[in-house]
Amino acid sequence: MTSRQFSVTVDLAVLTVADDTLKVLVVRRGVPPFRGRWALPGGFVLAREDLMDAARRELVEETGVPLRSVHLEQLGSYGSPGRDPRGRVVTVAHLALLPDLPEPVAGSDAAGAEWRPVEDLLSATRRLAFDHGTILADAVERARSKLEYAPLAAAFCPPEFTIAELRRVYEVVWGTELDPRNFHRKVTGTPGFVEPTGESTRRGGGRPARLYRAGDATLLHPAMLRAPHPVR
Amino acid sequence: MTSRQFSVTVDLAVLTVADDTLKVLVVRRGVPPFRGRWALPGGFVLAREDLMDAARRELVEETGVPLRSVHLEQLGSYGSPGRDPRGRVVTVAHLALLPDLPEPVAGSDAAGAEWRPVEDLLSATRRLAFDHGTILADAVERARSKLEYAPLAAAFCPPEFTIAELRRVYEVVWGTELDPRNFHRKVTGTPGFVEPTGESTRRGGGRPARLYRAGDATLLHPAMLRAPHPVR
DNA sequence: CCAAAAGTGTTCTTACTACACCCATGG
DNA sequence: CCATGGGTGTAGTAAGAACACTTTTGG
Repeated sequence: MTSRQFSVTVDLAVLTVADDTLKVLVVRRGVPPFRGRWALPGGFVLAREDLMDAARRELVEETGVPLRSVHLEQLGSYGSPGRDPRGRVVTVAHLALLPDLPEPVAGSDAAGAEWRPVEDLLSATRRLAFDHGTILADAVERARSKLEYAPLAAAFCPPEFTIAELRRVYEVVWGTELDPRNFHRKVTGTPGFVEPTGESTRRGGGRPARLYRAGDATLLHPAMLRAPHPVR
Repeated sequence: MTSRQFSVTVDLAVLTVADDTLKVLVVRRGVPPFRGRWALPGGFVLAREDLMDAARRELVEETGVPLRSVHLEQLGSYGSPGRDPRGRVVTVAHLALLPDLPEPVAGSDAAGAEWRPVEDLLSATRRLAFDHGTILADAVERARSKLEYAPLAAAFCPPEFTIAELRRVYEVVWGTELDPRNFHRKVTGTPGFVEPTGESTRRGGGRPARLYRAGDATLLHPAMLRAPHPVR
């Protein structure tokens, strides 16, 4: 039987919300194929390495971010025979969600790494290398739908955050506007979503906002609603 | 760079509902490792074959079922270094949902293929080969949660089915009892879930039931509720 | 004072639960 | 007639949508 004929890589769709925009970490390819094109960061899985460990290693190499502040999950595998002209490569794509980092990709291995708006990269004109456009689209769709039923939005926020900051995450990722008052009630009323720290902040203009930490829930019940039913 | 060091396989968690039980297709291993143990059907991805094509090929080889009556989706990849004692094998697991087939695995390649209750195989005592217990558990969890928001239950039914047959699928997969009257209203009232054929049948005892086909929706809105809120 | 953002209260409406009730068949 | 399951009606309740209103800061 045919064995050991594949290369296996992990690719990362690393998303963050910065400047009220959903952004993804991309690297400029310095060598063919797709030289000069943007690509998702990634690399080969090592001989004795688990897939998730490989993804974690790549993530630290590319961003220098502490793993405890990151959400990382497997997205899916892409192994179309023609996806890499150099040979048969199956990639296990992962989705990572990060807070907006003050340090711009500190300790980064890849000199050319940049945060770019997802919107720009998903338009048909500015194509990503390989099938990374498909992977990115799948990653964004996964993030969008998972915000509905998992307390994932906090992964885009610093350790302590306000309800308004959390709401901005939803608005940016979903591309919708949400009623601040109903959102506030919904989030604070869903058990395990957020825990108040007792502190306040006045990062914004008006009345100081209370600060919250992520709660211990893994599933939101009831779920957040992305498409409000039209009320006739 | 280390390249071409991996074998890549597809494994299939093929689920069906038969005798009011959730069952999975398993094959008895005839050779070491795990000789004599049950395993999920699967095989190597061919040199020029897409992952989904490989899964489809294996599915037809194992079940002989026409692809148009099957739901097939990628579940996830499993590549722990020690998962196969013979070497480094990454498997891309897939989830398949089938109606209860009258012909018991006709045209099957694997002589030892059998439908076994999922419940039996997930208990700690009767272990599956490799990490197939984990894969099966993930597959069942995926099927359970996806029944909530996708019109997937129809994949377990013949092309035309009654609402009661559809309800049995939910009850068996979720392990719960559902109110037949509310279920009926919910299903027929969710746009795109089912389309009436105009025909009736009297497969059961009492009043003849109308027959339905699967609708064209891909997402159920509102979703089916797995855990009815406790009404205080 | 006003502006701005945080947070609460209230009303309307959707949609789920529970269960009474009727319908259409076989025996 | 009765038994069995199919299907409808309806009351009560949980929770979202819309939006008026109050609170707490800065200027």
